[in-house]
Amino acid sequence: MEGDNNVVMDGASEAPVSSRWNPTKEQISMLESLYRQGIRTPSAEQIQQITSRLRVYGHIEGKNVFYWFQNHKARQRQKQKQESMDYINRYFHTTPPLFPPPCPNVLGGPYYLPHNDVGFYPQYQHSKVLLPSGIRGRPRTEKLEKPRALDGAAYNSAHQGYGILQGKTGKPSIGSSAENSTTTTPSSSEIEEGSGNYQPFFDFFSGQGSCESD
Amino acid sequence: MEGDNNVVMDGASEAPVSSRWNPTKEQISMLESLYRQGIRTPSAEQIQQITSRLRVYGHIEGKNVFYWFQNHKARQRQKQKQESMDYINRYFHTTPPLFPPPCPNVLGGPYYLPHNDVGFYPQYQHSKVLLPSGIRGRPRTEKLEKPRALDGAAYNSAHQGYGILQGKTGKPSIGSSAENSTTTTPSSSEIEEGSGNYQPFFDFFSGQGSCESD
DNA sequence: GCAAATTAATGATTTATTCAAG
DNA sequence: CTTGAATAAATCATTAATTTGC
Repeated sequence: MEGDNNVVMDGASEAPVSSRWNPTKEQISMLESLYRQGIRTPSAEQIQQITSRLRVYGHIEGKNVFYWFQNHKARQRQKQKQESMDYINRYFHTTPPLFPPPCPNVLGGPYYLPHNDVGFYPQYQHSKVLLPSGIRGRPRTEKLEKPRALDGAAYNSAHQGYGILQGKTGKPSIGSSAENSTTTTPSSSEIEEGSGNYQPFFDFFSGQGSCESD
Repeated sequence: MEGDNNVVMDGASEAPVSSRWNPTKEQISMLESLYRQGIRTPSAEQIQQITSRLRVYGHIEGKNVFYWFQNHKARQRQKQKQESMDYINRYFHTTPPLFPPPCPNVLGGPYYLPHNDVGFYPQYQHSKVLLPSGIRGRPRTEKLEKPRALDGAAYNSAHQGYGILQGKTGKPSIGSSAENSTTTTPSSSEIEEGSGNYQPFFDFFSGQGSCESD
């Protein structure tokens, strides 16, 4: 806690004299704009200028700008990494003898949340998995056009390479459609439970109750 | 129990079988359950499994599941955002007569964002900021460039050695040759004249904003 | 009670970003 | 600088709720 926080609670209300910078909407907009302009690590000069400009909208210091860019960049990267991993899972674990580790492990199981009942704060798993730089060896799928009657353009394009979607004809003969058979959790009968309400724990994929089922 | 009629009334009638999926209560319940479990962007395999499971309750395709998660996630986020803003407005509805924006911007929302650094990820304001022709302060090649010295160490050393970030006490004498001069071809494609929603338009590095009081 | 008109939800499309690679 | 992949945001469009009048 830097005691040197002269927070100018602009306005008048009893703003909680926060010890840390509270960017205003305008400031964020501008910073994001700059980021989009390609700025990643602004030079000292740039930081100064940015700070000066942004100060018009509220208290701000150079370090705030500096940190903002650092954090923003880092987060974008993390996000990207996470997505990459997601991609890998999609691509490889087509044969998951063992799905996700039995415990809150990031490796392989990005679909678990630390806390259930979450409607807010889409936190990220923040996996520490290091993946090669080029996981995204895209199979180079031709970009086909979609006039206006696509069965899910996004979905289609998103999973095109995997042959998941057939959409049309309602005949999802997706390659190895080996799911409806039994897949997992065959022993339980929670699924059919949905006669009305009560949706307990729907574990489609892993027949394990995990290590911390609450 | 509402009679969840499937759209599968096809056969003899020319009934325009619903053009879009109409989920049953069971399906929705299960999807929500899965969402609560943390599933946000199911993999292709998961989609297939889910689809298969849910098909016993009515017609459904993979794309429906895919879309459902996309929409649900997006709308949950919207809700969350809205509530946050609402909360903020409630507590900071004062009108800060300070720092009147030099430019006619129409930012009338709240003045503060929660932005709790952690847990919250940068909500893309999508600020459509308009800028002049390519002012790329720096090409997207940060990997190769490491010009100034604001990086190596944390802000600490940075502001210590250069005093740029100091803000008040800092002395803008860094003069690090900002190689940002790599102003490449002006790609004015994305730049579009915004009407109404006009942002301060700040180009720090060219000279000064059009509406700068500097 | 039913049906047309209006409104609210929400499924489906399109568009705009991001980062990475060539 | 361009292309590719993959969302997420924004938007469009259609269905279900509901309101209203008979």
